[in-house]
Amino acid sequence: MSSAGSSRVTMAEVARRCGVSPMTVSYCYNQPDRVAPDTLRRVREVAAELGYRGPDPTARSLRRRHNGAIGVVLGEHLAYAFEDPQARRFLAGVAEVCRERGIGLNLIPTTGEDEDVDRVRSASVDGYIVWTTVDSDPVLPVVTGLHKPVAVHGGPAVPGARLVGIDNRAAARELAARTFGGAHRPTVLSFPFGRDRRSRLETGPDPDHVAFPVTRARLLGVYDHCRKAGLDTCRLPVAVVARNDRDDAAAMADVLLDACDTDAVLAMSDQLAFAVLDSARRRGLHVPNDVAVSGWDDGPDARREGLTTIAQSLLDQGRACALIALGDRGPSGPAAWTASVRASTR
Amino acid sequence: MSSAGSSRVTMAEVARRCGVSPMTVSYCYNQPDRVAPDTLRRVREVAAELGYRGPDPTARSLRRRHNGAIGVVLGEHLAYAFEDPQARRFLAGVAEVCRERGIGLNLIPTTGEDEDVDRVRSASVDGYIVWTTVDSDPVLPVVTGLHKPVAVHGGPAVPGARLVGIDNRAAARELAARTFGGAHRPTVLSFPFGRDRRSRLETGPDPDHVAFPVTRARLLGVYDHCRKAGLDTCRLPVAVVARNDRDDAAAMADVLLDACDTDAVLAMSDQLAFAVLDSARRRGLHVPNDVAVSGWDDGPDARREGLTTIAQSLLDQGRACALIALGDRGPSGPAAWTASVRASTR
DNA sequence: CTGAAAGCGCTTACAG
DNA sequence: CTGAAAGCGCTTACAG
Repeated sequence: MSSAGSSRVTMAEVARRCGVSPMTVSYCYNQPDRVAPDTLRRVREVAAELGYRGPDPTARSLRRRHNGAIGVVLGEHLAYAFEDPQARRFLAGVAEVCRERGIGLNLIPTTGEDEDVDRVRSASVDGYIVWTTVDSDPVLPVVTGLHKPVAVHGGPAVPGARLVGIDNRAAARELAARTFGGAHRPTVLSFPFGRDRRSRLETGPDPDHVAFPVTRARLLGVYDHCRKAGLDTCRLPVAVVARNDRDDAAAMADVLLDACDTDAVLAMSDQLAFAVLDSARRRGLHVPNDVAVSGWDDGPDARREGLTTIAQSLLDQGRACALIALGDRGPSGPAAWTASVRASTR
Repeated sequence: MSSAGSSRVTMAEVARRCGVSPMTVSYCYNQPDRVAPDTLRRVREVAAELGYRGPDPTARSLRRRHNGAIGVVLGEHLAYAFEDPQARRFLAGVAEVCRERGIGLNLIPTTGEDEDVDRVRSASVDGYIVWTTVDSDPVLPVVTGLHKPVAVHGGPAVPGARLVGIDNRAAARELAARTFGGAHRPTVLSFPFGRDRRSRLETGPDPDHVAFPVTRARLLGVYDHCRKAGLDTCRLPVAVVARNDRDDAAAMADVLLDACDTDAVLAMSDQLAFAVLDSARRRGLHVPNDVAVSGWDDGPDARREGLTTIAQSLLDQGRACALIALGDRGPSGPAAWTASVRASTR
């Protein structure tokens, strides 16, 4: 029965009304066993009467010196994080651990501007997870300088943070071998190179110009294969999309199929691969005979569409990051991956 | 240049080393204009030297009496929230507002157990958003008793919280009219009725037994139409899925098409409608001639598949909830919806 | 432009 | 089983 008025009742107030000391009230909430049953009952009664809802979480955090929450730093467009299947799966893994341990999950959007640093610093969290970002992200040195555990997913690898992710270069090497075998005009449909996110067509781009380490590693893996297979990487068409979205990528998929007349596309995600499949379908092209297509991540739709793709568990990687941010050691070594080979490649 | 050792430097420490008072240091961070340029410079130097990273966010929150964060209470399986297209879109809207206002977004998973209440109470947030839940959710009275602004999405409507959402009953009424017109054996593919999430087939279930108000309202809307059209609601087959997932719903879609021999399915989401389309395709059934199908939410895939569906902006509803949780008035009246009529219905 | 004082609401060894 | 004391790290009127 909470009395209406009292908009902010403190523990001290409850104590006074009960005729006990504040710490006895505190014990009622934190170690009820230590309190005499009668006292406990009285305190609870008075608390209910006064509308006291229990200890203030912020005061408690300050006193205890921990917040019971971890922060997830997400790049540029938080809305995309919810749309992107990989990011979702990853966050689901983080969320699982949070639920198991009863701790909070604080999403920290960043925009690439100066306020990012303040936003990140002013989050009341015990540890951080940084979602894959560019090498020079100013948030990185800030977050690693906070004396709190930090996990970075994907990359970059920085001192003071644990890196979680697969060996993208090795996986790309294998996927290129599966995708480009028997092809004459192989191409790549790539994630953005940097934060500018300009959609465009490049030819044999210099990996050093790629600011996202995950994207760079995948490109390097493709180049590794090309060199081994005697393909000239300088002539390799690489279409860059503005974001990882099936519909948005349609235009660049069309460019690869039309202007480049490609017969094998390695796409850096399942979504991008689907854009190519859509485009091929519109043109009446047969997959894989006219054009081989491969993707990345092996989401549920990949199986449905018979897509060759790199399988990895973003869920597990999310879990690993959460454990690290919580101060655990987490798993050692890179995450696992396999190639799921299906009918979309020769 | 941060010195390595010092694992926790306080403002008081910086002040001492600078030979100024703590509040001068505080002003350097909060109102730098009020501080003499020389003092400001010195304080910054010493702070950098000592590895002081600025005011502790928790202490600042306690002192300022606000946290700069809102909490989003999500039901049962947080992982599902990231997989569910509606929830994602909604969260994206919430996130947009958070980014614009520079405030944190705290995800609070609940499990339906007793600890939920503590978890919700102990989040350091200034306001709450509750994602659609059951009438009797124990979190509801707790969250509305905290003297902080609360927005509930979908339902239930409770005193002390603002409700955001569309008129589900009216929308369902119209959708039923579009879907069931010309059909002889109409059926419904429904969200779970309660937290038990048992998948099953019911016949003319009593809406009062549906614990989720959103689901109940949609069922009531369907019944409204049936009565007007002279259909016997007591015989209406309603297949209930365990969760809103295309693949998971396959079994119940099959049941409707096989055991019920239905020629019109109103599904409560696009995902469930796709499960019916998948099932119809496997059987070589023509849509809409053999079976009319409709969904709900009008996501990007709905247009691609030519699905008749209820269009609403979960993004805008997410934004509205965020504004309310931040203490704004938010929009008044129910949210907007329209019927997107396409080729999947007659 | 800077400081002394009070206090945000709570918890934790430590006595008794 | 309960209390006096100290303090978590900071900010805010208020003087000067």
